[in-house]
Amino acid sequence: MDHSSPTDKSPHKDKPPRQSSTQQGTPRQNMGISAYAWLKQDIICGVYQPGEKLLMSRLKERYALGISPLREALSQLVSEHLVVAISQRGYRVAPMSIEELADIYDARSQLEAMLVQLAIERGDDTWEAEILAKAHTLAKVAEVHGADEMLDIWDRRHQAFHSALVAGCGSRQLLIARESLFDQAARYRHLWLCQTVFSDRALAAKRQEHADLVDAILARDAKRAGDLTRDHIMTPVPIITDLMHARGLV
Amino acid sequence: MDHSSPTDKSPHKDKPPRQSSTQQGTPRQNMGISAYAWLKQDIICGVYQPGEKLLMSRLKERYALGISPLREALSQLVSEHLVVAISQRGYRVAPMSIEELADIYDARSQLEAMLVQLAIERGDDTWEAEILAKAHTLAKVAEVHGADEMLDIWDRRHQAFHSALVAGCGSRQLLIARESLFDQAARYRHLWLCQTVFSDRALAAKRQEHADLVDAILARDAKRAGDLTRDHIMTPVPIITDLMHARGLV
DNA sequence: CATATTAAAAATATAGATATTTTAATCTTT
DNA sequence: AAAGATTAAAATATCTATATTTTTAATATG
Repeated sequence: MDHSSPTDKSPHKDKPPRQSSTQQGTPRQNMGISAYAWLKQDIICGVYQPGEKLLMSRLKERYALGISPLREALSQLVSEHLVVAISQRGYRVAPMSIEELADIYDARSQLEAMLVQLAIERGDDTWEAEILAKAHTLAKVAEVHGADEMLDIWDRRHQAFHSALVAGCGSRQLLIARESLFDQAARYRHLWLCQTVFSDRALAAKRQEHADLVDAILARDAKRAGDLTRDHIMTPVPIITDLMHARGLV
Repeated sequence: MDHSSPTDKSPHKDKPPRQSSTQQGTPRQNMGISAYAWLKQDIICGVYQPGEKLLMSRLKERYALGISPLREALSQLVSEHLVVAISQRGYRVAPMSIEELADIYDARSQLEAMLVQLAIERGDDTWEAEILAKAHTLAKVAEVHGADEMLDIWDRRHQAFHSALVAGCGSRQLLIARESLFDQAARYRHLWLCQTVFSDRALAAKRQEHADLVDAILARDAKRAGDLTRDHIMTPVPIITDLMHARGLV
């Protein structure tokens, strides 16, 4: 990935990363929203450790901003549970734990399974077509790319594939809830991604799961699609658990 | 209710309303969080109209605060979709629409049904006992109270009852998602509450639905409990739709 | 030597000031 | 008189400064 290492806390100069679709109708170019995007990205990628104190002086220096837009950004991240605010003691990166990992992934698996089942019930032809399109694109990720690029491309297409599966559910609000859970999972997921994308075995297993899932969905087999979705989403949990122990994140 | 009328924009002097459990581990007494709670309450109760511009000068006066804590509060409300921010044009109350109403209630009904089914699968004896307790308390709301008090008590017990139903689901994250959807529904729900609580017919109908729901749940009939939950949550939608047309909120 | 106490330093929360942008009002020009 | 340009007023976004609170360090006390 193209991000600074944890020790490099020099200020950003590029544009902020594209914000998730959760923050829909807010295409403002102020510093507040940039700070939000930068901070979120940095927290997700582990530039800051879980529980780490977010010193205003440091943030000011790193992002070359005043206190006001930073506090606004942090307030939003508090709402998203990526940051916690303590009375007169400033902000900290939200802690991570095995318990939270299990909770978030359980919630994701249940919600996503429901969305898939709703989509089976409500989805139209365009929805089906998009699934096939994204499945194809994902299957065709060749390993001719560099390491970072490979990870990036696979992840993007993988997300696009899963988004296509649930797109037919017809509920804007449930998709937003899904995004929100995904954002909270991002830090845990980041650990898993690196482990998985470079393992041919793991990648092949995923490929098979995706194929089965597409089968069940196109056959409109709600029961089976739900079960497969839950299993598919829960598979990373033991892997991430091990990684967290190994890296002393718990 | 004990809130100011839409035209009364005098500053608050009391303590801010208790924040929802979504904002769990943040019991700080700063002005930022007070502003958040006050603003949220005022938006939900209709002190500000949907789409209304939130002038900084007005907010400063009304809440007797500086710009900084107000912007922090507004940033959080943007995350919760109760307020929208527009580039260099400040903040507005999020608009309301029939489409959003339908979307939010559909999402709530699906999510809540899933939570009830999960609770049936995972809930223990304490969960069952709490359901009976809250159902009893709700059924015993006597009409000996004043109008506002009656509405307040019934609403509180009604919420407690429904919370008890889903409490057994075992997923902290899904309960948070539920709270979030509930907060978004609050403005619409507020319209419905007044209409319902003072209609004996409506109240009796609700009572029956609740009794059926408890039956199905204690019988661990997941299918039926899910269906009843979806229906129960969707019933206010046509009523609110009519009210919105009547009051020109659309 | 551990535990209070106190003083100094650092950090936060918020108000106030300022530059920039938007909105409105006025004045041209066709 | 309508459309566009110009100017003035208002509002926003952000920085800087300050009061308050917390943290750290140093010193005294049992």
